[in-house]
Amino acid sequence: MSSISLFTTAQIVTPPRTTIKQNYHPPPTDKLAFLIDKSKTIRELLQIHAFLLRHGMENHPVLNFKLQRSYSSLGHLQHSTTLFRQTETRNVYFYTTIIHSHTISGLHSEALAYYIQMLSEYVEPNAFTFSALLKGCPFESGKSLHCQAIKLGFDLDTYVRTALVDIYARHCDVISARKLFDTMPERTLVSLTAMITGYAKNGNVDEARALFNGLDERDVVCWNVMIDGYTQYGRPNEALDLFRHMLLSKVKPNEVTMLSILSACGQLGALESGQWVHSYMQNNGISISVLVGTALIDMYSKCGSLEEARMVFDGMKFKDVVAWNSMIVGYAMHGFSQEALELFKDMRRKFLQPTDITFIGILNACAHAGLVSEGWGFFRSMEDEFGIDPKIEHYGCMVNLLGRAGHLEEAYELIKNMSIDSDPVLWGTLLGACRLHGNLNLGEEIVKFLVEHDLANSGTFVLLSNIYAATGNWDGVARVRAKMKETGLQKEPGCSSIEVNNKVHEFLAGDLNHPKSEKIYKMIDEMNEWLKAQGYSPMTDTVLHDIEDAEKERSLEVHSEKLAIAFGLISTKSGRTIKVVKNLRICMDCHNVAKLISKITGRKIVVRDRNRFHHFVDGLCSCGDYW
DNA sequence: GTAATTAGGA
Repeated sequence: MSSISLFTTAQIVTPPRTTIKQNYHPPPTDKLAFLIDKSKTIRELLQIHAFLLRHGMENHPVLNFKLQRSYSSLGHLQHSTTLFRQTETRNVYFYTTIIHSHTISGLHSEALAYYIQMLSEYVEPNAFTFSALLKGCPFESGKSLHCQAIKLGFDLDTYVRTALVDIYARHCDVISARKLFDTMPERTLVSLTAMITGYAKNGNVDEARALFNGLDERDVVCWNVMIDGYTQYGRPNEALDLFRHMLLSKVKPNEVTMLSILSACGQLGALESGQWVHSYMQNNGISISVLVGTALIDMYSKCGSLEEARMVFDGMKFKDVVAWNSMIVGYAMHGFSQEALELFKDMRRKFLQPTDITFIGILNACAHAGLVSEGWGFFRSMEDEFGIDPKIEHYGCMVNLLGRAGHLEEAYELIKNMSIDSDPVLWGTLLGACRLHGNLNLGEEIVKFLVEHDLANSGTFVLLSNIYAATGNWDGVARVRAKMKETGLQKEPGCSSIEVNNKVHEFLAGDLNHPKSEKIYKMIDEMNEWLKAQGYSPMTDTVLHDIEDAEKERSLEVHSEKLAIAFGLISTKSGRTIKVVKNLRICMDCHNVAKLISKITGRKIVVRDRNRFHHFVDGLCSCGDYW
């Protein structure tokens, strides 16, 4: 490399300082500046630095400045600050750079301290200084800096404005962000992207899309922001759709795009799309970094392919705790409890410190295998051994574990004695366990408690109604129905999806909107014939039905997962596995139906519900009917 | 003869 040879030549021809001859001329500063900018290692920088010292050039403003900048961009903030302290005349460039170096390391109070020092030394800040200060800074100091920027007249600068838009939007003040954005003297792609990000991060994905659609040029960042907006707000199908548009545009996706898209595929259980993305990366030079690897493991486990998840996991050179967590959670999700616990042991042997997510994984593993005492052991070790405070989710795992195993009172005591606030999900878990074990008394006691403390939601009533139904108390069912109608509470609609030929098809209960609806319902009829022949009678689902006419009743009776399975049967080759994703927990009836259908058709059926995976093979489910 | 703003894995 020419730059390196120039550098070494310079070093070789340089005699010791004492013997410098009068006709010796050091390399011109532009060449030295070039070398500093080209340096890729701290070693090279230190050598140049030494060279400057030997030649008495250490106070050269530009070279010194570049050195300081390169130190911090190579991750050696310490060297940067040392050099900064030794610099005699610190102008606005030096200050801006040292501030920027701290900002990008997340050291905002240090950055502010430098700003104050700068003012006390009467060095005047400029717009550059402000954009460096503002980037990602906390809301309170952001607002103060906004005031300062106005006073000093920098708030109209495009960079400063963009950073301000970003700060207000990121801290949920989209209105102010939009005002700042609308009054900008000049909009740029970056400021538009900041505004789109603001909408997307606050859940206003449609407003984000409207701005996005108005762009006449789009770079990879704004595509990524928009795609990730859909992914993060539960609209993964739209994320995939937009990704397809991106592929048609001239903009090449990068690693960030992959992270969003893999997450979307995982949410959808879209294995074919996920595999396609994986091979796309291999063919387009996007390497499997620890981030991408983790996203792949997550995607493959959520799409039901633990084998591929494990292959990615084993193929990763460097694995951090997040990567281990995703594999552990993956095993737990599929009910491979022993494998999850085994992996936890491996992780400990490598002296990796578990995190709260690790415990979500292993506590779920215990729950799926009914390992009550082991679960308690892990739960207690969180605080005692690892210093991790259990969060509501960990209590959720424990209540699920205890509840499923029939330790209802123990679970109830655990919730009542928690040091943190409970939430409806946690109580819902316990109510679900009460239904499972037909414990009406405790169920009623809990609901009473929840209503008194204004903690009840629609789920609470649905569960109570289910408990009544399970115990044959039809009056109770009717009362709850009336109560829900009166309070206007709605049940969250069940939705199932299935991927066929790279396209994800979604079904609601009783859905008639699918183009192949007619064939699907014919298939349902056929399925019912098969089931009858096997001596199966449907479990009367008594929850929340409108029984106005026979047709309507029938359509409501068809749960979304049955529609998805029927669609899978008619649109995939015989013998192929049918993979369905459901947003709620699978009900007992559908679980029974899936078992029988797997036996009758000889097909493997995989259902991912809100809680875990169910692999139905030849009339049996991997959950052992315990979920 | 120097500098700044937008995206990211469980």
